Amino acid sequence: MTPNKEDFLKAIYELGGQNQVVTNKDLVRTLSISAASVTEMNTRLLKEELITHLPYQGVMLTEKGLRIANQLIRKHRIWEVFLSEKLGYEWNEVHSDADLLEHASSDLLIERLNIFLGEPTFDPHGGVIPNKDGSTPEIHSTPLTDCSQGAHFKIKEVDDQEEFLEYLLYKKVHLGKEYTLVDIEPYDGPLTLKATTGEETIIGHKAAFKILVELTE
Amino acid sequence: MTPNKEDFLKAIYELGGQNQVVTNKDLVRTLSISAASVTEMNTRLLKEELITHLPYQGVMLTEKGLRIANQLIRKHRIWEVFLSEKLGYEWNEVHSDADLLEHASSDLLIERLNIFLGEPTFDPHGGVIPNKDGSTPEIHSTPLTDCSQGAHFKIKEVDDQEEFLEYLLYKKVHLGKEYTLVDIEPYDGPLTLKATTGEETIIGHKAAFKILVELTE
DNA sequence: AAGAATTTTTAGGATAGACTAAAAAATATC
DNA sequence: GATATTTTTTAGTCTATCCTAAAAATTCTT
Repeated sequence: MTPNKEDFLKAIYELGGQNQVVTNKDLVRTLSISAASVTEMNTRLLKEELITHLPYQGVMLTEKGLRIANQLIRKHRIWEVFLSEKLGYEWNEVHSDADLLEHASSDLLIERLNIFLGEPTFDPHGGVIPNKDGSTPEIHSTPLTDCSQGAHFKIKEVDDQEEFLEYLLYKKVHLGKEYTLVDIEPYDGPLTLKATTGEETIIGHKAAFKILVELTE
Repeated sequence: MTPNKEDFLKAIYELGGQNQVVTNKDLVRTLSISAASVTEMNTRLLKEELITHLPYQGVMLTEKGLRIANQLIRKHRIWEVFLSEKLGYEWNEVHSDADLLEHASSDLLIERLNIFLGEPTFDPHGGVIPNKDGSTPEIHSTPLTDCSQGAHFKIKEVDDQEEFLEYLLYKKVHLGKEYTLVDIEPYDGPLTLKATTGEETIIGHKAAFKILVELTE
């Protein structure tokens, strides 16, 4: 298992390859490599039975492939916790260093680091940390766009892309913060949130979709 | 700069390439690669002006090459401190994980980690941590084999090969411990040490050469 | 100092990973 | 349903890194 193959499996997972077929095109965009390279890598991973392939439709993870993807995500997120909690990284800074470290971490190291960090359940943007065996704990949060007007909710998880996290930092949206959904416009229109502290925030539909919440009382 | 090139420079440094010419043969043995691969890598590093090359004699580090080697050693040793102090690794366990991590560490990460660790000066086996700019602080310890009978000394640094560290663990030799050199036999014979606690330890000449000490009072 | 042994270099390949360009297949449009 | 567009695959290259085998250079032995 090379870093490249690991990243490829992770990308398939992040594009939903656990439940649905992921197209070459999506992988081209996500990994910024040529379509030919995607086909080539598919061939390799297919031979190792890490993915299944429906020609001209796309790929899905096998159980084996899913396990490896989840173990990599486990490493990534444990490092994110370390960078954030121990080294003082902002949540929008952790991603790139964690991406490097995840490929250079023995299982022993990760288990010791995990204990050092107090066996955290979530990473700095609320992503759940997969178990050691590659399984994932069940999570019960919903996209903010699924809430209806008047709902009370708490921020549980946000998409971990650097620019998006920067945007949230600017909007003062952070994990655990509670809001009321004052207004939600139809046709994928903007949402108006009111924090318990009183201040109101307006965000677009696309951004709201990247925010997972849990309804409160 | 790829991990391979970094490792190659580090190997040259560790074989003394700062002060003397290092032969291909030594590099073959140290890196466990073929002689042909050594020649090839020499050519690449030569082109980048990281080493100088005397045909059929060997290579030495240029100032640029030395800087890179030292920065890599800095990363390695800072990680060793982390593994040892924060994750509870024994001093013979730190090496291989640090070897992986050193190539996956951004400069920012190392500087933050360094501060988190309280800016340590030495790694777990007493090796001095090079400065950020690739220079090395002066150190004043001598091989145990250079001491004369009756000398009082303190253990300052030991070679960081896994089996050797295991051996020292078994012999109960650790950093900072103080001894008297009770006896040293000629013709590279064994040395007899007496700890301040009273127990006596006998070690061979080769092992003693890998132990650096500082004379006390 | 000549022959033997060792070390280094050269030559020729292999593999992983990436690319571009062109062909083939699938999908969308009129 | 024929044509146009898009996506995927194939074919041919490239680079970094490794290898083995053989040639060249150096060092050791007697």
